[in-house]
Order: sequence, then C-alpha cells, then structure tokens
Amino acid sequence: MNKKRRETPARMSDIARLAGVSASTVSRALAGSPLVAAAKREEIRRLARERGYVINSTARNLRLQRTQAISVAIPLGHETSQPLTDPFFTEMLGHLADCITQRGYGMFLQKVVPPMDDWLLRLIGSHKSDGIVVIGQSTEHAALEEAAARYKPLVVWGGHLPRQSYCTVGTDNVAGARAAVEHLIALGRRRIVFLGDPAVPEVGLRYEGYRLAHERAARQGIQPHIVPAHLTADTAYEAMRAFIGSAGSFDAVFGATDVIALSAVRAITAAGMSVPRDVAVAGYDDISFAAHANPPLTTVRQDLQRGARMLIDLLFRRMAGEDAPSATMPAELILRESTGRIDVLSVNRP
Amino acid sequence: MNKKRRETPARMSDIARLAGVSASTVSRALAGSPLVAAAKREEIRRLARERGYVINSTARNLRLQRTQAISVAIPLGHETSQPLTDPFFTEMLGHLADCITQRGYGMFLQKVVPPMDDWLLRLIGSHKSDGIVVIGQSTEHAALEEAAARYKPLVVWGGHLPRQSYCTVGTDNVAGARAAVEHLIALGRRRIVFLGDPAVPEVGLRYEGYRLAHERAARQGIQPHIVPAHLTADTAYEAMRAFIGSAGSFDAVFGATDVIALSAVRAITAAGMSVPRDVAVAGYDDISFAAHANPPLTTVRQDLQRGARMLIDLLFRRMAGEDAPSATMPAELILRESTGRIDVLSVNRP
DNA sequence: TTGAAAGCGATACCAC
DNA sequence: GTGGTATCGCTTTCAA
Repeated sequence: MNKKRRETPARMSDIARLAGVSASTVSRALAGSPLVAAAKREEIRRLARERGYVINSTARNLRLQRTQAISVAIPLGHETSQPLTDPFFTEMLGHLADCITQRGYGMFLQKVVPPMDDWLLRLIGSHKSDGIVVIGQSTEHAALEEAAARYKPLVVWGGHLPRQSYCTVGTDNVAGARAAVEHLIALGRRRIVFLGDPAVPEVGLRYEGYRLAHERAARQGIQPHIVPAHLTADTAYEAMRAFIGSAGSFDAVFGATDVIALSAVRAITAAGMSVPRDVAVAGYDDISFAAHANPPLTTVRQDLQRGARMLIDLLFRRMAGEDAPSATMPAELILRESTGRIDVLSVNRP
Repeated sequence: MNKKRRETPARMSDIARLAGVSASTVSRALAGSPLVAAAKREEIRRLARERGYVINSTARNLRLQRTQAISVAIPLGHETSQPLTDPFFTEMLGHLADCITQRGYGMFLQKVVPPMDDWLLRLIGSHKSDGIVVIGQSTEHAALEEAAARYKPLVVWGGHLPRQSYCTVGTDNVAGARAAVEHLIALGRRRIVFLGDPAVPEVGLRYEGYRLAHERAARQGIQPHIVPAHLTADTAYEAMRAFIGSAGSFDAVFGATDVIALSAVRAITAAGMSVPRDVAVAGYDDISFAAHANPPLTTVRQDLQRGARMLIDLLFRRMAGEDAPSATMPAELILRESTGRIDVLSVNRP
C-alpha cells in the first residue's frame, strides 16, 4: 500500500499547490479579498474546507503582530492557599468569557501565584495577548502602576485609589461598606468587627467606609475594631474562631467579602452563638450563594455582569488607542436575614 | 531633545547588539545552554532582565511548533441561553486552571455556542494549543468521534459511551443515578419524575440509571416518567412549573444536575408544595451550593478536583504520545434533607 | 564557543 | 488579478 493517505493539509502552500495557484492567492481568497477573481476565490475556499485546512494562528499572529486574544490574570498574592475556587473569581470569569467570546477574541487565563516577580511585565512582554484584564489588585498595586506607564491596553477590576494611573472598574467600595456598617449601627449594634486585610486595596477602601460610619457614630461610643483575615474561607474562619476565643464582646461582623462573612457565620455558629440574634453579619459582593446561605446574607451587591462588560468595553477602547478612563459603579446594599429580620428592623428603631 | 528614550527592547537582536554578540548567543544564553560561556551567559541574562526584555512567545511558538497552552472548550449546544454562569462549569474551570498552571502551561478558554459547525476541527487546525480539554459532550458526540480519529491530545469530561473512541473522564453516571433513585424508592416514593434531557450523553446515562432502578422496582408498580428540561436554571424551572400545572401526581424528582434539581425545588415550593414532605428532590454533581441550599440537596457527588487532575494527567500523557485510556471515577450518594431527614429515614423503613 | 543562515507559516508589498 | 519575495522574531543546524 503505497497509495498516499489523504492527510489534512498543514500549510497554505499545500492548498496552493492543490489549487494550482500561489500561496498569496490562497491567503487572499481565504481572507475574502476582492482582489482575487470571484470564481477562483470560491473554488479555493471550497478546497480548503473540504480538506479541513485551517490557517495556522501562530504564524498569522506573528505576521500580523496581534493575537486576537485577551489575557485575564488573577493575582493571588494575598492568598495562603492555592486553588482557584473563590466564587467571586469564578463568577467574574464566566462573565468575562462571555464578553470576550462575543467579540470574537480568545481568552487566555493566567493564575498568578507567589513568587510574583515581574509577572505583569513578563505577560506584557511575551505578546501572548492584545490586552490584559487583571481581576483584583491583590498586593500588586505597584506592579500595575509600573506596567500602566508603558502599556495601555490594561484594565483592572478593583478599587480606585487616589492618584492611581491604571484603569480600574469597580463599585464604590467606600460608600458600599459605609452603607452596610451604618445599617448595622442603625440596628443598634454597638461593637462591629471588621474582618479582612486592609492591605488589599479594595478591602482598604471598604475599611475606610467602615471607619467613616464609625466616625459619624463616635458620639454614641462606638469604636472600630479590626480583625485581620485573608481572603480564603479557611483562613477567615480560623481568624474569626481565634478572635472569638480570645476576645471581648462584639455584636456584629462586617466581612470584607462574602466569602469572609460566610466563614464568620460558620465560626460564630460553631461557637454556639446565633446569627443574627447574638451577632449580625454583613458581607460584600453578593456572590450568588449569599442569597441562599443560612441565614441569607446581608451584603453589598456588585453587578459583575455589568462590571465585566465595562472592563471589556474599556479594554477594547484602549486597544484601539483611546485613553479610556476608570469607571466606578454604584454599590447596592441588599438586606437579608443575617443582620436581622427586615420587618423587625423598623420596630426596633428608635 | 533628541536623546533617545530608553525603550524596552522588542527583539532578541536588540539585546544581541547591546551585548555585542549575535542573536544566536542570546537565544542560547536565555535558554540556559551550557554551550555559551558562563560569564557571558550571566551578563546577557542580566542585561535582558535590566532592559525588561521578554522572549516573544508567538515567534518562539512558531519556531518550536508548540504553544505551551491547553485549550479548554465548553460546548453549549444544548443551552438556550448564553452566559457561562453554570456553577458546575465555573467550578471545573477553577480546578483545571490550577492543574494547567501548575504544569507551566497557559489555559485558553473557548466557549462554544451554536452554530457549532466544525468548531473542534477548527480549534485543532488553528494550532492555538498543544492539547484540548472539552468539558461536557453536550450535543457534540459525533464531532468528538471525528476529531479523535486524527488528533490524540484530546480529553473530554463526560459520560463514557459504548464504542466511543475518544478519551473521557467522568463519574459512573449510571451507578450514581441508580443509587439516588433507589434511595428515593427506598424512602417510599412511588412516582419519581426524571427532569432533564437524555440527548446529552451524561444525562442519558443518568436516565439509564434511573430506568434500571425503576426496572428493579417494577413489581411495586412504579413507573418511570420523564420531563424534558434543558440544563439552565431558568428553562428547568419553567419545565417543572409547566409540569406541575398540567400533570398528575408525583412525589419525587430526580434532577439530571444540581442546577436542574434546585430549580425544581424552587418551582415546587412556589407551587405551594413542600420539599421533602410533599416531594423529595435529588440531584447530581454536588456543586458547592448544594450543601447550603434550602433544604440541603441530596445529590450524587462528583469530585471535580480529582476529575480535573485526571483530565490533565491523561492529556499530558497523550501529548507525550501515549494512548492513555478513559477513566471512570466512582460516584458517591450524598444524603441531605431534600429527600427527607436521615434520622427519620431509618424509622420509616419497613 | 560563536555566528551565519535556514526555516517555522502566514501576509503584503511590488512588479508584472 | 496574480505571483515572487521579504518579513514577523525566534531556534537550531552547520561551519568556522
């Protein structure tokens, strides 16, 4: 059997030979160029389709100096554990995948774990993608600043910091957190623990909102109290557990994220206290699980679908050369039972 | 000011010029080749680092004929709606990202929506990645068969069908579903609705398990009954609602996935019935939300972390030329309150 | 040990 | 309209 097996052609020149034309013509035909005669164009396309030929995107990308792909990077500098299972990230990822796919681009997912030296500059320099979305500033504010100075097509989901030069999309963390904490105070809570790590920019802004709410309520003798906690469920649970064991009294917890707040609920319940009766708990994000938790979690809602759309919209404008600015979306306080029944609330108010 | 601004060098030849050597030498130095003198090697590397030079991966990939990337494709042929928010997918994605990153590969995410002509052959032909993971067979069994005949580095999360030639990883859908349904029968349920679309291979296998359980119980006068439902929460809710409105009696629902089962719970509750008192509900997947739903959902657990590890392990073996076989993992029935309280269960049993 | 040159597979300019 | 050729930026053989 030396009859050659019909392989799928690997190169454009193979198709060219089969069609009796040059590679240039095949390239033009496949690109739909009006330069090549209509009849010949259709024949070449048919041939390519029949033989299962597909343009090699690596070669094409090299030649065209673009990749039709967006990198989505998730820095996990703050995390002690590795796995990418945080529902906030996975939900955001889903929405981003939708937006990016819709524009005909590919999505290149990049988990960034310590040691994180130069990851962003390397990602940029590698030319793997035409633009970069970073989800969460994590510990990487400095790296983002440095990169943004020279690389435009970069957008970040996260907090908008003063004098920051990179482009962010996010909710109004200060206002959102403040509304949540003011709600707790209005409910009569007097010792509200902030659970989270303010070194992460978004969390820092939420802490600022927490602080502002306390400042306004200072005359009522309410003092802020922070319990440091990382962003993973396990570490947050542990931090809360340790705090319960060692500390004085408290009657409310504001978790920097829903994952943290829900971990706090677990720790509080495990210690024999009741949420919301003994301790009211509120979070931030409104991950889809928050509404179905037990008890349902009061939280500050971020519209991730809208956020993803904005990120990608700004990114494409930046890729087109425009100097698209940061955007802040309103945050919405969602009242649920973890801070007390809503109908009871009005009764309790002075 | 005609003093040239020090730009980050774009090409290897720039570094070569700066170092006073040829590009070949730079390439070798950066690759850590022992061929280049140690001192010179270090100097070149230092220079590259200082100037922020990064190897252009597109060019490198073209030359080396590999991409250091894995494509993860999610076919959504069965879905009526678009967004990639299904928790099963996003959880799986997170685990895959972990495994792929760990091996030093990039992850290329590909959502596949109708019309889906030739998507897999095109993905393969484009040479975007060195291997492909497909999550869920959806409607694409034929496409997978066709592709697998010529392309080895392909693995699929899904059901293992008879005489199938592509490599799958998944749980034992028949046994898992059967265990769940037998549990419902043992609880005394006599009219158990199967909610799902058996045209999707995994769902078909689960239906087979459902059918087998019924076959064994046929003498008790228990008849199977299927209600077609797509995989999204909204369509499943609607299907269940319509069925409740139009149909005769039923006292249990087996949902083909947790998303479907939880939608059924919503529809049943909205119709004024109680879960599990009036209707017992079980699902499949054990998505992380299942344990926290109200009531907590009895379901068949798939260990996605282990599944992702297996997928990637098999994929890399196939990329290395090995003909790695399919793998089936055991499924585990998790009893929770949506089928009745477990302590009550033993009491109720004959 | 180093450099010159070929080649990965496509696109686009420039002739014809 | 079509084909030849240079080029994108890198790696690797071959020769020195």
